Amino acid sequence: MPPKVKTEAEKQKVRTLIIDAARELFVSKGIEAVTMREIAKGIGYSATSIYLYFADKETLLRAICETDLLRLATTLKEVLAISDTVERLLAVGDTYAQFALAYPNHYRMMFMMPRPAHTPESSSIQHNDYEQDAYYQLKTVVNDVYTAGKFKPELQDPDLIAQTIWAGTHGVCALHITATNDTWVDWRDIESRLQAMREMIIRGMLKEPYA
Amino acid sequence: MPPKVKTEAEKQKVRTLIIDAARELFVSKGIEAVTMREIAKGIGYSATSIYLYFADKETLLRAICETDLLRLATTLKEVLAISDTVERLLAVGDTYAQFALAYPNHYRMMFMMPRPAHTPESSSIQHNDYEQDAYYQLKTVVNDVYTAGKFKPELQDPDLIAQTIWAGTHGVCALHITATNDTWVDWRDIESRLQAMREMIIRGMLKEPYA
DNA sequence: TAAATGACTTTACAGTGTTAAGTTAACAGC
DNA sequence: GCTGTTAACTTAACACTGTAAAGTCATTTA
Repeated sequence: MPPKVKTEAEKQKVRTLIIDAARELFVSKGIEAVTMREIAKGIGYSATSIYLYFADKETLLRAICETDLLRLATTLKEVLAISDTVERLLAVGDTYAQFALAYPNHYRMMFMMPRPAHTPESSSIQHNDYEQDAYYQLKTVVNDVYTAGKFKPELQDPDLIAQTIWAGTHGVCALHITATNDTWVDWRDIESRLQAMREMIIRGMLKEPYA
Repeated sequence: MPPKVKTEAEKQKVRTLIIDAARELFVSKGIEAVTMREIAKGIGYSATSIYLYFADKETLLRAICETDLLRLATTLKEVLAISDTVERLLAVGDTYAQFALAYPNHYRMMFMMPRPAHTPESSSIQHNDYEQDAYYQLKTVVNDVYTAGKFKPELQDPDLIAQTIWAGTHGVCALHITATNDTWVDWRDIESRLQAMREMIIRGMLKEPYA
């Protein structure tokens, strides 16, 4: 019994209802538990109704990514209030890692699965927006440290520096998520590994007083 | 028409036939193209026959991983002949990265997808075997550098050092595989990023003459 | 009051991994 | 040399999946 004509706001409400149901599912039971039928069951709709709000499953998944990418950016924004540039940079890394470990399924979906090219027009997040774009935030902080002259003189490309710091932090988190329950390797605990990476970044990139 | 009674050797031959067909498929068309029916078509068997040789798809995929993990270890073994310890360590990283970029699908399956705990008994690769265990190879090289006293004095845990180097290299490769066709980030090219990571490792971990 | 439309459901399809039930050729024992 | 038995394989079938097409109404519009 469809009570008809939904306003744009009501539609948006259903959209987020679907997104939340999907997120809940795959946070608690992993990504393979996310089926259209299961999502629909969670909100009392039929599976095919979801297609009235999202083109396909991939689009829905990407919508979740975007929502949570925004959430990450919001969390990072608080950290950006720290006055000391170097501390600010390190705090960004810590917060990022904290996010990855707290929401491993999210993190996996956002940064460990190849998705068909997050192009600007397909996304609702503003590129190069300090409020919304997490990479731009990192890049800005790196730039602050750079203009403060705290990086080693050999390092002259802030983008490359940012990408290297990201890669290092991502590497620790990503390996943790995929391989840490593997008995093959005698893993040090995750805090130690994160700290070791942070120290390598400090010693490898910053000028002496910090090393 | 089954010409009957296969020797163990013949069975092994079919096993590798299946593995090779599966690998071929997902190297050329990506992992989602690997279906039991498609594999079977490639070798002229029916899909269900594969189950006579592998318990399920997951087991088959893992068998591919193992084969190629061994291949990686074999490649690394050549590098281990380099006499200078530090050069040897760096060469291990380079070779590892080269492998990741040459076979991104393999790499993804091996190191970027969470598999149910590669336990020793489920694996045919010898743990802590210099010939077969890639992590052990890295760890050994790190240990060589460590006992040669070339790491910074603050670094006292070879396992932690190895895991950090691995994480850094993995981070660059993994981000490259998942996010590099994303226009969001103004990516530096992959060689630059790998070199930047190598330099961060050198400056962040080794004693001064190298920094 | 009749037609059109928006929101939703039911049905259906092609594809997946996997199991159960055949099928058939080669062997073992008499 | 015939007759089970068995190993190797295939076909049929099941329970899923994502998704397209068609159907069902209550509400709006004319």
